[in-house]
Amino acid sequence: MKQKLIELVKKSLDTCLERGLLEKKDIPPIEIEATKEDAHGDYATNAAMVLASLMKMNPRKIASLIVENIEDTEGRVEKVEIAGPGFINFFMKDVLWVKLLAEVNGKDEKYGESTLGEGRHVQVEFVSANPTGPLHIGHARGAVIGDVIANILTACGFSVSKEYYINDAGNQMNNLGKSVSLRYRELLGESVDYPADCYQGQYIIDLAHEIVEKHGTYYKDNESEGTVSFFTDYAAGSILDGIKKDLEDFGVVFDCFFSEKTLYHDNGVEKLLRELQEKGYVYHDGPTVWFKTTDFGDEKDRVVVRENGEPTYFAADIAYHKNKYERGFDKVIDIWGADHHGYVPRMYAGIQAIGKDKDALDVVLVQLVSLLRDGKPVAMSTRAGEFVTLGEVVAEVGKDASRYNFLMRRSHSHLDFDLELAKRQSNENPVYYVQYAHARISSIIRTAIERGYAIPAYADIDVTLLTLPEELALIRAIDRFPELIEGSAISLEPHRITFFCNDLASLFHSYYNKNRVVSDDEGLTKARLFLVKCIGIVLRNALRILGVSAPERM
RNA sequence: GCGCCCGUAGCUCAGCUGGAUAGAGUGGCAGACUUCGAAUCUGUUGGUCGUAGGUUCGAAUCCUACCGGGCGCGCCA
Repeated sequence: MKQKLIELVKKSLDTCLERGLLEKKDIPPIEIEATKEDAHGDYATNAAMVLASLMKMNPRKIASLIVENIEDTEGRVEKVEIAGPGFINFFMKDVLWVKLLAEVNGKDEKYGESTLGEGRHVQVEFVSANPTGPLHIGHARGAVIGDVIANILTACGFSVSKEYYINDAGNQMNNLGKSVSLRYRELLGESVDYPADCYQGQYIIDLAHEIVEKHGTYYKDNESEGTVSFFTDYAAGSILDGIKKDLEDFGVVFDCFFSEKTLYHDNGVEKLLRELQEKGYVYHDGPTVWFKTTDFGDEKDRVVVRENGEPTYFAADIAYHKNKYERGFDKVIDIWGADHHGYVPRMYAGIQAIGKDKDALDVVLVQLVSLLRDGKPVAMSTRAGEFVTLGEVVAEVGKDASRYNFLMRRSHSHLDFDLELAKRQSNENPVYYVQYAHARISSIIRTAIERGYAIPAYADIDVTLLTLPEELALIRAIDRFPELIEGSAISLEPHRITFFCNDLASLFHSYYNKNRVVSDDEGLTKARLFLVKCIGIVLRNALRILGVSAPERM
């Protein structure tokens, strides 16, 4: 609908230019937006006002020129008005709106998809927590946001790969192995002075138990250089399995788990360092190697090889990103906790040094979550072993409700997650409001079938029967869905979809309370059934993108 | 000290990349089930958009300076 109007206005402008009514200049792209108020018609454009300063003419004068030269050959527009400082308001013929439903119904589960991405390859990397402990609530938000961004991009025609980067090569891993081995010895009766900097959680002891059960005292009796690495590998593998399971229960499934270790095995880090050297982006200070990230706008240079000769995490991360691009991704999106924001400029420096454009990377920062229980903050520290795991949250609050909750705010705003509140108020949770709308639609359709109505096809309905303002408002909302998804994709903002769902559900509930869908009036019933079915399609598609179920009954 | 994010109704938050009279939810108050599901709906209450300037036809949105809150500033990851 919007596109057609843009064409009309564009054509009118061309006509004005040809006839010399307007001076030839670079015309900026025409923008048309859906209006907020009925009095302003269905759509409005500010084109005249934008051109006014360019042409040095009165905006209302330009507006009237545009209006006079519109050739609405297909008869779509009911009325055009010039309003306020120079807005052009378009009133579309009502029937046109109803006709849009044919498209919704025809595309069904594909309604809302677009070709914006043109098949470009995008990778979304998220969660990427060290396998040193179970995922907690803080990871959950990043997990949902990453997952939904991937879904949105997929719906927009991008070829998307979801990836989890396993940081399994650092000191933390050695520490993990050490922690488990000490607990193991403790369980076998040895008196152990357990250090404060080791992992404190109960899960470490559980892992030690497992090892005792499987291997007895073997690793105590046969201690060697490989012993700690056995504990490390065992623990990391087991914890990672747990992470995968928690994510799966949360509806988050990755296409790829990428191990940091493989970067070293393939000499990726070494190759990267050589590349930076060859390109002249590094300098040496004794054994330390510095990368001149200031060349790319960072506030200070960063170390890539430490004094002890080992590459830093940063060096590995650049190598990792290089690897991503070598795998053929046109664009890479990193979802990070907001506490890593200081890291953003150096990552941009990194990808530019390996010859990538800044556009090839987007970093989405997700604010950390404060977990509350009864309004009181729950102290969370992986190291101290005090945390509520993602698995516990999902078990307690439910997948749909917790996902939806994380998606209700912009990712860069703070979020309080109160467990007791989430449980106690579960009936008032917005997710149920939306799901209820969907269940209600299913119920209406069931009722209609019971009373002998068939699910109508577009050809069966009389489009002139849907004339109520509420019905047109619903159709308008439905019509905006594809633009909404595209907007979410461009801005990488999943929360827009939850707001859309709430708005659409609200329009529907209100309509439902005021009007009867299934009645004795056969024509009207068919028309309304068709409308309601289309609303259901859109709700279902929106919820699917959010990874939230659309129940037929509740 | 420097950098990033946030500041909008009593509370929690939107505001579609600069548009017309700033919106939801929640809370308070008053109503609606003999009829497709009341996990719903209707009405009402509620604002110096942190403050002060600037940019222009037009600013919650962009620029500058302050105020207040969070985070970061390691050869940790």
